[in-house]
Amino acid sequence: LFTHNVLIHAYCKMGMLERAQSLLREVEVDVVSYNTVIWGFAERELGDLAVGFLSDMIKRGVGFDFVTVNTVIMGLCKKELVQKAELLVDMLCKGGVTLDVVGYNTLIYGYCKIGAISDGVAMLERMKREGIQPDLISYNTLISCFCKNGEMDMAKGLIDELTSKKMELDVVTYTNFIGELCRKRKIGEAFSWYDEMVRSGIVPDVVSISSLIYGLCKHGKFYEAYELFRKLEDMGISPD
RNA sequence: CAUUUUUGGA
Repeated sequence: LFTHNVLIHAYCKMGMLERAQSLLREVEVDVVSYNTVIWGFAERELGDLAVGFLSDMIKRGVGFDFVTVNTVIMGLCKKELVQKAELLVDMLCKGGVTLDVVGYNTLIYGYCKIGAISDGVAMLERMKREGIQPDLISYNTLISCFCKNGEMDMAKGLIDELTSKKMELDVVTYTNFIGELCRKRKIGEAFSWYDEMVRSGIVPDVVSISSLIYGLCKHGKFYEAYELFRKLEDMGISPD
């Protein structure tokens, strides 16, 4: 079983979904086998075709779990079908199935992806109501969306909310701001966010530094960009 | 470092 799942996973990673599916039919499987194939569909932007696996699983006596539901939701969200995902969730809800924090985060991502931030924020409120505590990813997802929209004040508002909840920001939180400021060629501000990040003890990674390099290049500061690139190695980060 | 889900750059 374990071996077959490894194989299914490999097929899915290579996009050989029909192979993965035939294995699924032919061998003994469990919930992980199905989750893996559903994930494979989601990765290839075929998430809408994966919804049916839920009923297949039930027919076959394989119970689905949070990961299954979350992965199906992700597949739909990637295709900008978050509304469809919500309908599915509502249906499951009537059957007594609830979402976990990842599921809610995925829906938030789905709304952000179609540019419906207010629905994303509403989802954040809804999860609180349902007793699921939002985590840093919930907030980072919304912050990313606000930043890309140029609504930095809204994004900062969420930072305040995080702070008031005594939740720690991470490198992703900061990189959302750094990245957006770099896109807008506001290099100075980008570096001040970077400095604040380092001051609070967060170690920069390849994405945060690459954002800054991008920003410097966009600003025509090629020499400084190159200098920063050299510093990557000193910081023990390998360029990707 | 042997299997599955959510957030940041290009």
